Parts: sequence; C-alpha cells; structure tokens
Amino acid sequence: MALKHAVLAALLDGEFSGYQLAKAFDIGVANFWHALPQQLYAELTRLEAEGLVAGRQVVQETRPNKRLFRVTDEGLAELERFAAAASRPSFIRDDLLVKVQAVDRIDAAPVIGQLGERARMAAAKVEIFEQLLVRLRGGADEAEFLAHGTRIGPYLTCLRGLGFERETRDWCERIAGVLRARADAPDRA
Amino acid sequence: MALKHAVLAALLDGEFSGYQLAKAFDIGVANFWHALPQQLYAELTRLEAEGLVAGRQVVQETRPNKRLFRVTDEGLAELERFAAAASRPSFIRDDLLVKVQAVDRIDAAPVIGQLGERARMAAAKVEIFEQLLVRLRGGADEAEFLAHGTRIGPYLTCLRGLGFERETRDWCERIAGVLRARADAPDRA
DNA sequence: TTCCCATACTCAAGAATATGACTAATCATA
DNA sequence: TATGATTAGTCATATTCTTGAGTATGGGAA
Repeated sequence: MALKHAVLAALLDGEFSGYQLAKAFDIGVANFWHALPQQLYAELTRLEAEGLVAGRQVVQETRPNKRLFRVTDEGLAELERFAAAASRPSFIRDDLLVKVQAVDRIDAAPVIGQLGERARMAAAKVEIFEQLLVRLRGGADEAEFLAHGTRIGPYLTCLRGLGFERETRDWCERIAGVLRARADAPDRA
Repeated sequence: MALKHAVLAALLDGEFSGYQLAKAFDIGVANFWHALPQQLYAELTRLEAEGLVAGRQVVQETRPNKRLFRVTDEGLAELERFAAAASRPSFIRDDLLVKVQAVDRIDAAPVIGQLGERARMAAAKVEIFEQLLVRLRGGADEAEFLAHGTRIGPYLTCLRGLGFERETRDWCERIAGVLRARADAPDRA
C-alpha cells in the first residue's frame, strides 16, 4: 500500500488533479514512484473517502471540469506514520536484464538494439533531471540550497533519479559495446 | 509475464530446485529479478506444464526429496522470442524515496535512520557482488573475460547490480548527511 | 471539415505479486 | 533435551498492477 503514500507525498507541493498526477507518475518526473492514471484516480477516491485528502471541484469553461486535491492534516499524520515504519526493500525488476542474463544462449542482436534504445531513453531522462534540479534550486548553489532550502525532498529524490539514469545509460552503452565486439570478432574459445 | 522468462534465464546455468531458485530470487543474488518462493514454485509448475522446463525427482535420504529443473529446447525458443520482443521500461518504486520526498513536512529522524540502514545493506551487497564478479571471471582479467568468456550474461547483470547498489549506498549516505546537518543547524530561513 | 491530440475521467476484468499459514524431516546449538 | 534454523515444499487469500475499452469537450492542423 505504498502508492497511497506516494500520492500523499506528491500532493505535498500543492493542489493537483488526478490528470496532473497521472502525467507526473506516468512520465516518471515523479521519479520516486510510477503508476497508471487508473490507479491514481482510484487511489484518490479511496484517500478522499478516508479523509486523507480533500478534493474541490474546479469548473472550467474551455476544458472539462476537474477536481483538485490537497493533503489533509490526517493525511500528513498518515505520512508521518508511514515514514516511521520500516521500508520494504526495493528490488530490481527489469525485462532487459533478463535478456542480458540469457544473452550467451540466444541471439544477441535484438538485445544490443534494446540496450541502445534504453541508453538513449536514460540519456534523455538525465537531461530532464539535470534541468529540473537547476529549476528546483532556483539558481542557488547546490550546497547552499541543500543546507537552507525550505523544500528539498523533491530535489533529493531527483538526485536519486539522476544517479539511477546515469548508471543505466553508462551500463547500457558499455554492455552494448561488449556484445557488439563479441559479435564482430567471434568465438575463438 | 516476465517472471516466466526470469526463471528460464536463471535455469540456463544448470539444474536447480525451486528451493534453490527461491533463495537466489529472494536474496537478490539473481540481481536481475526478484520473486518469492510461492511465485517460483507456481511458475515452475506452469513452465513444466507448458514443456518449457523439465523436472526430475531427486530422492534424498537426509533431506526432503527435491525436483531439479532444466530448460528444454522449447524453453530456449521461448526465451529467444522474449528477447526479440520489446522490453517494457523499468521504473523505480521505493518506499524510502517516498519518505525522502516528504521529508520537509514530516519528522526526519526515522528517515535518516532508514537511510543509514539502507546504505549498510547496499554496502553489503556491493561486497557480495564484487566477490561474485571475481568468481565469475575465474581469476581472468575483466576485459579478457568479457571479450572471450563463454558465459558472460550473469557477469553483465551482476555489473548492473553492483552499479545500482553503489549508487544506492552513496546516495543514502549523502542524503543522510544532508538531513543530519539540517537537523543539527536548524532553519534560519 | 474531418481527424487527431490534449484535457479530464470512469469502469471492468485479468494478470501478477504479496501475505500468511501449513507440513515434515534433519541438523546444530544452547 | 528443548529450540530454532535449514531444507523442501503446498495452499488459500488478498492486494496491487496492468490491459483494454469507453465518455465527453475543445482546439489545432491537414
């Protein structure tokens, strides 16, 4: 039940509609969690029923009406409890790694292709995150911002996302290179 | 349906029982996927019914009997198909990141504690992976092994696991430091 | 002026994953 | 000589996540 808390955490920075949250959780700008729109709408409904978030209708003329949600005091208390409890460890679960694990026994060509593609996706995220970090610290020096900024949570998780994507990019490029070299100069075992 | 292929990939390196796989997938030594014992036993049963793995009973006197599984030719063909198809992108999903995201609005102390704990766990995994890499390349030079080794898949995924855990360790230590410093020298905003 | 895209959301069903409880034997430890 | 850990699994249930389809409106491009 951690999507619940991810939504609460995402709503700490203001009022958002399900649609807005959905975009953030889908693209992975909210790089601390991932979820589909359907999950988010359902979760928001549950959270509102529990009184952990409060929604208000915003009538729009040019667009469909929307509901904006904010965290209630009870919601914040629930987050507090969640943070104090033990975290379940996080695990890697990645199709591409499964393919690399098997790469000696299957055709390497499509795996090499997918490694390149993944590397490009990771590189794109690296750029996005780097720009986001600059925006979040508002031009200030990083050390200064981390020491005295008033809202550093999103910055810290973005740092994690940045490190993760850099690692992904570098690993994919390196492994693709290794596999290409083996394909070019085959087995003189 | 990727647990299926993770199991197939794990069985490429020999015959294993459900119990052995369960340990590997639980601890995360099989660092390319994670699954619980119940999932694995169920998956092995399904895979055997589909003819993708073959099991044989091994009678033991001092221990309960066990069933060892190996990948069939059809299983290998299935892996081949899987590798050629597109991978679904992998996403971060981590309780601890949710807590860090919220850290400005809740008590930071338990989060700092959990960051330290997670850093220690990651450091332990780094050591395990480093030793595993040495064992996998059998004393050979890494570049030489990657160029001419006969089974590099597990080595490559282990490299990814190592990079991931190093990143995790460093990030956790850095963030814990940042949060401790803010707790010691509080807000003169 | 038709078609696609963005906004904003809902419903249903299915697949995958997690939780908890159980059996049953041997082995080491206190 | 209890106690707990390790080996080797099974069963049932609950939660979570994914897939697919659908509703409705307005704006911009072809």
